Amino acid sequence: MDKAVTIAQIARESGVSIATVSRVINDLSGVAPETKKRVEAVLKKHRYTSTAFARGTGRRQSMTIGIIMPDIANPYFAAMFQEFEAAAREKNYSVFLCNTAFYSCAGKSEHEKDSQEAEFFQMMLDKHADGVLVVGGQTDLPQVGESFRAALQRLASHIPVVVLGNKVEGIDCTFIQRETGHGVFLAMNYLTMLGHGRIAFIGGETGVGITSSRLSSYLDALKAYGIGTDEGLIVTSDYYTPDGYSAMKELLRRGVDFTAFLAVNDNVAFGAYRALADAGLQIPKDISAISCDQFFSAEYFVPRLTSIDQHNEDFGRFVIHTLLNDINNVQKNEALSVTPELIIRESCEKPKRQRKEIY
Amino acid sequence: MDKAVTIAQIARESGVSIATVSRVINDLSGVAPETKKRVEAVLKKHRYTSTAFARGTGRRQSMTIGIIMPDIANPYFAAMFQEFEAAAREKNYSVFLCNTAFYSCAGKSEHEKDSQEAEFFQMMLDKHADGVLVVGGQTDLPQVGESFRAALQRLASHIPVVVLGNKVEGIDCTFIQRETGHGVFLAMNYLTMLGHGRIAFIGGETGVGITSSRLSSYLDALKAYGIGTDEGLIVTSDYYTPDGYSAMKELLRRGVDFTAFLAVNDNVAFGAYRALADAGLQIPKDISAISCDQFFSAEYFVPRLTSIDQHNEDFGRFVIHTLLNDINNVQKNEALSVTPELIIRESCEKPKRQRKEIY
DNA sequence: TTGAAAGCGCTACCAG
DNA sequence: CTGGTAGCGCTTTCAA
Repeated sequence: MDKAVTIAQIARESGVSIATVSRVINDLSGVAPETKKRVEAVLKKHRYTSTAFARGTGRRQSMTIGIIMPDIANPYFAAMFQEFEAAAREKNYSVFLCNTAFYSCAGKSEHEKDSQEAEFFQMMLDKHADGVLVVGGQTDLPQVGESFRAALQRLASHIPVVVLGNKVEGIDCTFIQRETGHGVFLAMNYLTMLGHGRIAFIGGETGVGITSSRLSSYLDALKAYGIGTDEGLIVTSDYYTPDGYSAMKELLRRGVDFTAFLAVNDNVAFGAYRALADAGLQIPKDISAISCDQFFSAEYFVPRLTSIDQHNEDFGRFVIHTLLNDINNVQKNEALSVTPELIIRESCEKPKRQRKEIY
Repeated sequence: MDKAVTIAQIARESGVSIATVSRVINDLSGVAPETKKRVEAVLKKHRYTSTAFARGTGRRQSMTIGIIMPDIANPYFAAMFQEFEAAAREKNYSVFLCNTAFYSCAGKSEHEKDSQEAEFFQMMLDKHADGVLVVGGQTDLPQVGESFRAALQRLASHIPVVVLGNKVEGIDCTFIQRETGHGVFLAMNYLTMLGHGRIAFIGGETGVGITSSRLSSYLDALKAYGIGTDEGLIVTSDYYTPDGYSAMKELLRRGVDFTAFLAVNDNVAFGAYRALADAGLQIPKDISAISCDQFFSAEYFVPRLTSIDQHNEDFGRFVIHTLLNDINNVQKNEALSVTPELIIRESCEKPKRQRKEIY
């Protein structure tokens, strides 16, 4: 293995001091154009790049951020991560990804979960990240564990932290809430316009951020349209295909009357399609379907799935910029406006039995 | 922001020298149990952890590896990455993920693509990764670009590199080939047993590692079963759902006669299902379907998709261990045996017209 | 405009 | 067993 070229070698070879080389590398003023040119030539010749390591020890910046995520194999997070990474790189930051596999914590004790995530926090400190982004996980829960809270506080007292999740009182991080539930209103509006009154809601985890806001929008919409609420129409579970499958199975088992359903996302809708097929029910003839978050190929479903495009294209960049601003102590408040859009495809039609008009 | 605790502070507070503290941190021998206990107490009190940074400058190890991947949003790669990260962490290594977004390079020039990936290589050097894992991308192509080749060589001359892709002659990396195409044989065997003779192959990119091996297995199987080959039955495109859709559309447009098809993976099969539905064709009544690589919920398809489980559960660990062994100069050759398995579900049945028996 | 030198936090070697 | 100290590669004063 060749040893990397050091600044000293460059200095020697170009007949200047280390300090001068450092100046031209960092493009600082105060170097004679003559000298600069000479050094640059040597730099190029050796394809020199400074070591993040040493640069860090000196300057106290690693140009690295850490991202802590529950499940990179979940398309929802994978898509987000891509944006994060791209946005970070644009600003010359690299990204450490930590996959907490939070979803697989079902069997674990409160304490294990806490220390799991806490361990990552420590790692971020250790790796000298300039800042960290915590996505979901515990912070998506209505209540975080005490040791988690402590760990987060500790992390935040060392480096800037942005969390995508519920605000935890008394902790010095920037909290960003993503979902407003506005899109769900669009969907509910559409469904009621078609005449549906018995609308189910499936998927998502009770108490978790996104689910809560979507669920409460669903409930609010029901109220707004003067339609009664029925607990029996709600089956939460989780965000994946098998969860959609089991949720729909459960709904069917309950025997509640419904003519349409909202799935928390495409994965869940996909599972629900399957369960409906098992039961010999047809979409949209028997049941109409809408997904609250399109993130995989809804338009390839059979029938094509009507869904809400949350239009989160710039969300990743927004989040990263927020973190970077925190890191560099700038106050530039960017605004992010996301307007969800209902993409109407083939999975909805008027119910066979119209809802009694009430309003 | 609190400043991190340094080894010096610990030393001062426990009344020993820096060197001694370093010893207990690294659990080296030659410290009086008495002293050790005292230092450990102080360490614990401050929740001290050494800075990867400084540790690296001293010891020349960052305990970090870089992983360069084409597309983390692709479930195939996402699943792989998870394994990589878990396996690495088990060995106390952290992972830098670089998403080259290689798939989006279609419009870019040869040169841009090369320098793109090369840039990541440089970054890995810069970040002082102890080793790097290059997954697919250019190395999956039959021929790598010249500047890419040079960059790879340069990287490999500095740190250990493992590449998951085609062997590039004359470069000092460890190359690992994943796919043997064996699973495709299983699928072809099953299909021919059912009586299919006109079997199409869709998806994948011509010339790319996985596709080539699957395609050649497909061709070999055809030969082995004494069935003629027909170029018209092969439509490559790419690995995603829209690609499966367009490939099947193209197949249908050609008007070639076929009773079954192999899709390079589930995504592609999903798109194909859609295209078939568009054409009013039913699976499996009219056409039988098999996916060569199950990675998303094949069992939730309608009808449930028969597919090959490549059983790559331990592949990630194998790869990481290989890299780590390279890094630490150990020769321990682990063996990896993966036996693909055909999971029969509902998407295949006997063709309406039986193939003429030939053998 | 330039160079010398003092760190940065830690490891590793050499004495005691 | 323990402490002193010389690096590691780079940044950043401070003088010249």
